[in-house]
Amino acid sequence: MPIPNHLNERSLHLLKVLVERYINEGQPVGSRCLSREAGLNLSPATIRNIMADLEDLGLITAPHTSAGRMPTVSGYRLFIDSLLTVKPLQETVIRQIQTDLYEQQSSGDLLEAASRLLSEVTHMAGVVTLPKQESNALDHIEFLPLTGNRLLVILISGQQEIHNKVIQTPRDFTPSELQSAANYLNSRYSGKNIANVREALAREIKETRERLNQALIDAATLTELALEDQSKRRNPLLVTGEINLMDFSELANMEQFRPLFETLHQKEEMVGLLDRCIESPGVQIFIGEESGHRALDHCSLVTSTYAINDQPVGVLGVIGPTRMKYERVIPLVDLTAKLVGAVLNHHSQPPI
Amino acid sequence: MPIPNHLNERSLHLLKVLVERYINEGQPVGSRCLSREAGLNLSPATIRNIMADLEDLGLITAPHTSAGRMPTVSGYRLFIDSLLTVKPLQETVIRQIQTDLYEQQSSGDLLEAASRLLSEVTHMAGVVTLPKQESNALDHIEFLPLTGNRLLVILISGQQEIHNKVIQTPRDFTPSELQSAANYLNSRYSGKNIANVREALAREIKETRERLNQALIDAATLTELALEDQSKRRNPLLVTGEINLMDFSELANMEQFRPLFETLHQKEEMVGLLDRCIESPGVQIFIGEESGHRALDHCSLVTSTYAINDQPVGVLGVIGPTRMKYERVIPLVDLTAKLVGAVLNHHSQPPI
DNA sequence: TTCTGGCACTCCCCCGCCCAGAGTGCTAAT
DNA sequence: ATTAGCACTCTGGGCGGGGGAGTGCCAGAA
Repeated sequence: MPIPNHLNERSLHLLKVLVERYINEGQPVGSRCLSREAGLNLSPATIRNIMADLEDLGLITAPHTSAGRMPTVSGYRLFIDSLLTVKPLQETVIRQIQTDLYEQQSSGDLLEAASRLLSEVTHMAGVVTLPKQESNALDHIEFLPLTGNRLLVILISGQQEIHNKVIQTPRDFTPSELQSAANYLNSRYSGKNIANVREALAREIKETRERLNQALIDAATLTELALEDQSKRRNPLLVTGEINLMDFSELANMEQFRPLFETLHQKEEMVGLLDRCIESPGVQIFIGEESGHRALDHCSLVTSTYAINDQPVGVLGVIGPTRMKYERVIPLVDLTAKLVGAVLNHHSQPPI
Repeated sequence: MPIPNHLNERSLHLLKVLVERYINEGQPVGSRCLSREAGLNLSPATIRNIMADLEDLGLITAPHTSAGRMPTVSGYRLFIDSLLTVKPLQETVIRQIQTDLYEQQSSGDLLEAASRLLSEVTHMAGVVTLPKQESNALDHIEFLPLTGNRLLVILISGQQEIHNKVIQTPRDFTPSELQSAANYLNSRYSGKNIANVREALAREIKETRERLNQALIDAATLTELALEDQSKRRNPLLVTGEINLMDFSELANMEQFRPLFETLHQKEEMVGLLDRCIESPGVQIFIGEESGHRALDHCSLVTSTYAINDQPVGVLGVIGPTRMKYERVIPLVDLTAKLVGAVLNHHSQPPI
């Protein structure tokens, strides 16, 4: 959003002070107060004129005649895009996050810790989408026969992540068949991501159909069964600290809070929203209605993507009231995303 | 709680009607109303006399002079223990629960489904403690070497449950050593529960120290590492539908709800509470302050234990406002616990 | 003795009222 | 362009009164 050119330096400064003040106090800001705080030596009357202009531009609004003004969504947008002075994080906070994240063993723990940290540091709600399964590198696969044509598949993927799945096989496989299928997969495809493996197997099986390589066929059959619904996850989203949102007066009533809580737990909806962020790197912000979900009307969402090998694989962020301290939240989300990425890349040295 | 003998049939009947009415309407019940509803052809004045007696006995109380009466905890207790007429569950509900539970694949899914069902059917919160790990039968164990003296341990336990754990071993084990250790364990201990296995191994290793059986020693070392903290679980408790509790007027304010929500998510506290139920079989009920947790003062907890091979291993139940429809909740919790047990036992045919 | 009608009383809740406080827009003067 | 002044508006808190619901008690009926 470009700065409207009929807005001079002074108006912008007043807008900035107003937004800051509103974020801190949560009360509509009046002309008197602004005249005192802005440090411009202007009388309340003058401020009133300027505020009327800002209101005409749709940047601020008054809840009723005799109240002060508060920012609209456009006002917040302008503030964030052009006026915000980001506060560097405290050294101690950085340390805390760093050590906490680095001591997590698995990528699951890591993302859980990230969500928890985000919510604890901000006293708002933390959200994290788990990495797309498809983009996970497959490091090792193992088959373990169970009774009745069932097979336990053990997948070890890049980030210390271990997945189990029980599959029903079309016929009985002998242990040695299973062994050679596993060997085949491990030797040829270790390190490739799951989508690639499936693709490559499909291609390969077509090409070599005549030369009937039994190990290959077995491997393909089993892998297809094992990986087929690995893409759709049980729980692709972590939400932490929802209850913190009850501390904010603008959300602290049942009519607001209940739908908000429910939306946060509508995994599909939230994942849909967050997935929109994965395309563009860096911190992204949805203010109030910008998210397009009624229940989030009075909330803002600050997100960033985290990446493995420079490939963004997930999104994490913070949900809180529109009236949040962006200058602190933005660098925090940014840092957390980068650290999560760093730890994931660090882990992704193959474990086997 | 025995029925005080100075309470005649009629007083008890009035208490029953009063509690039922209060549970349905949520409003203190007055003498007029009771005179109409009790079907006793008594005038309000008479009812008032009886109510005064019930109040003296501490069974009912009035929030203020000119309000009707509502049950105290003792009142609820007497009602539940002696007056309640349990409503049989609707056939369709039974079917629904049955099919839903039976189609779950793993015990994790099963318990999650149980918690979800409890909360959905009652519109309150469902709680389930997961079975004690120690009591799980160990069906199969497998070791998979990773890099750097690390080992992936795969435990398959009785209820289709598969656990992974990465352990750091004191020295490098060759694949054949791992294989023989696994074989040893599987052949000797399959089907025993985890506590037993650890115990037996410890004993055995003492007895045979001189005859230096390498496979045994390896197996013991590895098993000890693998099982040692298997007893303390990450997430021994499932809570579902907490948000439903916001629908009840007596809990629907922030000062009540927030601590309640937080207590429900204090895993240790809740597990402590629920574990008190595992000793005695069948449905147990904590009313209001009986639970001993301030945040649960206006809530009741209806629980039952579920068992594997007649051995109770976990607790499930419902948390809702004291003013809940016990006559429906009690049979529901009872049924769910029994079905969960049935499904678990059905599963516990060893999968390997 | 047990029950009932009547009566005075209490307490909550809702409604309307008023008033102080905060903030506004407009206008006239600097 | 800025400001002081003024009339105006709206909110929120405090106050008081009246209706409603329910109580306890008492005297009289069954």
